[in-house]
Amino acid sequence: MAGRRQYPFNLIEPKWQHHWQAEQTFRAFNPGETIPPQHPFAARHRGTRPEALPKFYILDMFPYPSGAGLHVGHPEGYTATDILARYKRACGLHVLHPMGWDAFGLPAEQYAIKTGQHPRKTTEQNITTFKRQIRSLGFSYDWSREVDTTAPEYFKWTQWIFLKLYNSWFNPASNRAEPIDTLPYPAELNSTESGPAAAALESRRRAYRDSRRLAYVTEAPVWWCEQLGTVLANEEVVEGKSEVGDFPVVRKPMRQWMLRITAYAERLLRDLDTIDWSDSLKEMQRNWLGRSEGAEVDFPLAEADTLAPEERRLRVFTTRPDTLFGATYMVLAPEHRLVERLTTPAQRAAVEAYKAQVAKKSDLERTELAKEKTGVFTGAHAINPVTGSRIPIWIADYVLISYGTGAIMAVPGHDTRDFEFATKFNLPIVQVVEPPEGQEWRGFVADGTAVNSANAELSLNGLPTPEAKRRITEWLEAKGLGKKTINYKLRDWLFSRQRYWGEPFPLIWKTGSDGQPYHEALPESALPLLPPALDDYKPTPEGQPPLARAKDWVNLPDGSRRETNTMPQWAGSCWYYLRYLDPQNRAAFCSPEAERYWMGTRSAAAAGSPRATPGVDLYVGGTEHAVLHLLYARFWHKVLYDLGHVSTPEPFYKLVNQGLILGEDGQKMSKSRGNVINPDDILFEYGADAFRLYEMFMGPLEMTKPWSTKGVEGVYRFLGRVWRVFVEEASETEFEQSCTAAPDRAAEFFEKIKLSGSIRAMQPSPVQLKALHACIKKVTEDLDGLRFNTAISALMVFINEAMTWEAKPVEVLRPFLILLQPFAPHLAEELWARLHQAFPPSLAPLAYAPWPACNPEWLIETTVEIPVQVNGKLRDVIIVPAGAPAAELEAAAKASEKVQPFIQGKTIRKVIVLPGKLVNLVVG
RNA sequence: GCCGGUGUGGCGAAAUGGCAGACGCACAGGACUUAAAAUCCUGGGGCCUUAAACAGCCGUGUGGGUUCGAGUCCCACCACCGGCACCA
Repeated sequence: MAGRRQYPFNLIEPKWQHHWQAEQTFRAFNPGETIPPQHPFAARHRGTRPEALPKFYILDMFPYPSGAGLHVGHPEGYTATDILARYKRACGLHVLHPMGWDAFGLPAEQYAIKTGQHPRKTTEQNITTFKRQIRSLGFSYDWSREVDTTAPEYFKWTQWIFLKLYNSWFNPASNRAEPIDTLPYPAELNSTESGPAAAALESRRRAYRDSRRLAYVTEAPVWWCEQLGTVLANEEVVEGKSEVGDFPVVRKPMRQWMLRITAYAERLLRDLDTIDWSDSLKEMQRNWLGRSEGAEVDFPLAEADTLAPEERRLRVFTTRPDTLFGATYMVLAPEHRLVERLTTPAQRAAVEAYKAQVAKKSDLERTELAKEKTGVFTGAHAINPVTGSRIPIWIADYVLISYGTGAIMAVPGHDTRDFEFATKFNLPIVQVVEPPEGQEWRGFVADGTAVNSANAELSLNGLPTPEAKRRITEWLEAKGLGKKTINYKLRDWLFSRQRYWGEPFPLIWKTGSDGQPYHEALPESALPLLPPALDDYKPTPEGQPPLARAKDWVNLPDGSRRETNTMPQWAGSCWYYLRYLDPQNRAAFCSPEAERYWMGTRSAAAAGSPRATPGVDLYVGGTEHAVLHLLYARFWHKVLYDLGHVSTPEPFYKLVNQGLILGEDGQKMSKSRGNVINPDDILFEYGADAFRLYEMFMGPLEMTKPWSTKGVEGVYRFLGRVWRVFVEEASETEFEQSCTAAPDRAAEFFEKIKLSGSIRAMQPSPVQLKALHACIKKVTEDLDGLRFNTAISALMVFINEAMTWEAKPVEVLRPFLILLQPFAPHLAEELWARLHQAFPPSLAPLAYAPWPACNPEWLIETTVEIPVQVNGKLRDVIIVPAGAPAAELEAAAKASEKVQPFIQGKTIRKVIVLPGKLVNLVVG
């Protein structure tokens, strides 16, 4: 343990946290607001309208307030953003730096099921703990903008945005969302009818509309966990078991709400090129979107007498249309709708047995365990459209119903999976691609040259793969047999959960004149739609969602019924960054003025600031949200953009992932390993400034790195040295007493601690100015590049030197405190205040003190050390006047005693001289 | 299997193609102290010489290459971490 305290952080930190809170130091001001003249912001920007200032929006991924409290991983990102927020304020930018709670979620609900305690209660307790912990770290959040996704004033707008999705369709012609009223009906739905026919038409029109909405209903399989009595999201199912409790889960079809994110696949992919995210993160999103270019090809069915003429074909998607001549069989997913009708009587039993077997398999068994291919022949055949051959149609579970058309043409010669399958079932394998010299053609899947690919009308032979693809696609299109197609792996977003602790859908169900149920949106005036009070949070015995228990809530007087599903946890986090802009607004999710100022580009242009960018200027968070949250939020933002509610097509223009913090043993922190570090313990022992500083000093922000409590002591000692540079050695006794005395007396001794007598209002020496300006330069550059660890080392270098000065000029120490402030704000404020007391006149409050500029004049050296190399090996370091010309350097290098033995008797073939840098003598 | 990232002292790490190891931890020696803690000062990659030092040689995962000069750029490989995984 640390033994005696290095400095009285236990008195300093609460003092300044209270001060910032009372003064609202870090409030940001919306357009049209008046900045109170006594607010510290006014000291820097007196008389300026907030909207005239260049903005900087810096955002953290808000936490889920779990019962376990804050984890050391949270403050890593939060400290990084806080440092930048404080730095940007010092640079004169108007900073928006908010925090909130993503508080809907399963743990609170599970706890409610077990104890009967309302999730609201658990959530409030957890938020209180999280807020206390986050506040104790001294972050400069504007707490007046705090949001909580479970507050009705918040989720009112989550429901409102859902209604926007519900009331929109995606117009492929304009490639954007438009209000559902603009959806044209097809000709057959446009006729005017009367009487009973009108009612029938109306319900067909409704069905048509409903099938085009961005939010739509469909029957989809979900994970059902009998033991937990609830449905789980994919992320909550690990290897066929529930993540909570490790109970088995089964697939069960249920009526589900979906969001049409697939309509945005192309824009989600394309716009990645416009944003500044790490390559790995963008790549993860690209993989998730999974774009592939290829062709859809129709294969005529050989025996199809029972089918309508337009159905006598089988459509497949392929990325390798150039291999069409090599398609020797076809495979349907077992769930494909044509399986039933294609199967011959002789094969029916086998097909039914196979389908039953597949239905029992979990997804896991269908993928990982399925090393061995399985499948059965349907008895049916298709015709290869280019060769005219009759080829068999099989079903096999290696073909997925959810991708492409759920059917493939199999080219066993040049596809690994088809090759395995054909080998096992003795299907013909033919070569249609020639690999580059000497390689085996069987199973060759890369690009090569087309062979054996010709019929009476078309020959691909001799064409390289890309060219062959183009040629055959054109031919298929001309013949009406196929067309160029782009496919995405991305699936529509399953948006409903059978839960209690989530946003209820603002929808009701009615029964149509045809007896069919249909859904209708609630009016905006009905928002927020609150969930009902319940005393049991389990689903109903019939497997209905918990909300169905509240009969009075579900059944409305007019006979209609409420939707009983709730939204997933992701809903609230899809737009929270917009609510921060105007969190108290009761009339809108955010005023257009606030949105334009904080997210748009106009204010930046008006202020002429080259630094201001559109959208969130910097978003910091963990990689665990690489695809889900970050994809969903981009999708919602684009819909809001299309509908005119936000000004930019992307929400987060720059994003940085903080790296994982491992335990001291280099393993992932986990309760079971017993290597979890509790931030509260570190704060108690070393204080918030040391904790913040250590998390930034560990290594580069984005890197995974192990925790070291010894390392905390190191930066803690540094802060102690800073303290001792500023305070009188003779204050030792007071300090000692302030540590040991009862709390009420401690402050008394604390106040008696005197500023060091070595601090003077004096002219700084060139050496002192050089130390300061080198520090300014390094810290500034490193903050701009998010290199916090090396910035801190520069601060250490400065203090190590300043400690040795007998007399310390105030003019040098004050700028140092401005540099220190973002990293260790409490200590910096305390020393700034003490300095201010001893050396008036008054200056701006530290939080808004202008960032010091580096004056390069003070960094100029009179002499420089120049390394001298012979054949690239270091032989000497010579000291020469700065700015010495090349000839002088060369002569000095050759004259060096240490260099002499290496060049004597040898010819100097070449001399490389970089003035001010280096001399390299090349000898032969 | 595919994609992305990372390999540097005992440890965390630092180095616009130009003095490898800044800064910090741990360690060792010294000062202060009755003593300890705290603090301050000094030392330090390896090998080989040496009383000690100087000098010398080797050294950034491995093997090649480009260059006057490579931790840094190029090619091939190895290990670890993360993501995706029958996506036709």
